[in-house]
Amino acid sequence: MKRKPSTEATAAWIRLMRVQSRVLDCVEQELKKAGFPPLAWYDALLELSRAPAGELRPVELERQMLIPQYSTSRLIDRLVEEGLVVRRECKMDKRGQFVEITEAGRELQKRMWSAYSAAIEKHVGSKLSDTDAAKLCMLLDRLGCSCGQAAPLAAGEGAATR
Amino acid sequence: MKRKPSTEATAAWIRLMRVQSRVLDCVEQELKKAGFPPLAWYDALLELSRAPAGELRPVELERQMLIPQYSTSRLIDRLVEEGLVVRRECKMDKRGQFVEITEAGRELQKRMWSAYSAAIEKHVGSKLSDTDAAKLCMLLDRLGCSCGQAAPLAAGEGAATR
DNA sequence: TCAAGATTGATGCAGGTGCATCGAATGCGC
DNA sequence: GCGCATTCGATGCACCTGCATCAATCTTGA
Repeated sequence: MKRKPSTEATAAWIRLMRVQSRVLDCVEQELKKAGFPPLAWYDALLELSRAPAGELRPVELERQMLIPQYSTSRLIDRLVEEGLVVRRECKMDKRGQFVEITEAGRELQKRMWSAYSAAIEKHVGSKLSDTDAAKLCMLLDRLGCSCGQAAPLAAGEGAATR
Repeated sequence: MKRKPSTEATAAWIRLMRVQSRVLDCVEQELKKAGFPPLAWYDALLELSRAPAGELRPVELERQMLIPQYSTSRLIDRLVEEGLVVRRECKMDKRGQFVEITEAGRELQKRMWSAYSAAIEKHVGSKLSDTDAAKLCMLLDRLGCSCGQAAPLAAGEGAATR
């Protein structure tokens, strides 16, 4: 008798949950031990540093990062507090604003990338051949295209996380 | 020139983070919409219902679920509050205690499983053939066996999450 | 047998997150 | 041009989490 979610599907679900939480924990711990802020900060700084003039509307950032609006708002608060970004008024739309990365922000993003990339290599790269990593990507991508479309995800350095 | 974390590894990392967070969100939302408590409650109830006498030491639960000690302690508080489990003293070790699932707890676990399994089917099963799901498992397992050994994970219904 | 150290579980505190809601500004339809 | 729905971003509140630490008990080794 065939079960509704097959044993294989259920097992895949379990692995997906457990493995990512474990790997994420490891990577975040390494960043923290190296004295860096949480990954979400990196993601935001990376998006900003890649944006045309180093600035984005909060609403753009929100879409890029797949986090809720209030979460974006408070993340920006913290980044401002640390001098990594500045809020600039938006003359086109007076409800809105621009968030612009500062030099300190760009610099932190670069410094974080060295720790971050080392952690990715340690916890992912070193465990999987490139072709297996590519296979994994394809399989995961097939799960991704539900509940909203997959984010753009330009190549190059990694933007990720919750 | 070869980069340290290869493009493939980085892409796999990004997918892993994004896809699981998206899929987890979807599944949790469906449980919530159906009026059920968070997944962590299910996991705890499942572990307890599978345990020999329907009871475990908090410290066992903690190891099964891969969550920190204080988190287990407070989760149990909430389950007790809802009458899903009871704390029983442990005569062998007076520091400790046993947590025993109640009938209400067993019943909730079963009711949650129908919603949960439907969600797994919808967000995982329906998107992947069984053989692809099995491949995904194998690839994920290769990432899992670092920073502490993989949890036992008996077959059957799913225990998972953060 | 007794002191030192390890283990079990709880908790105060600071901070993060989700939810609902708010005020301001915009745009759309008429 | 006017009003109403929508969008943008902030925030009060409740709750959850991580961290550090605590008290109680158990274990170990001299």
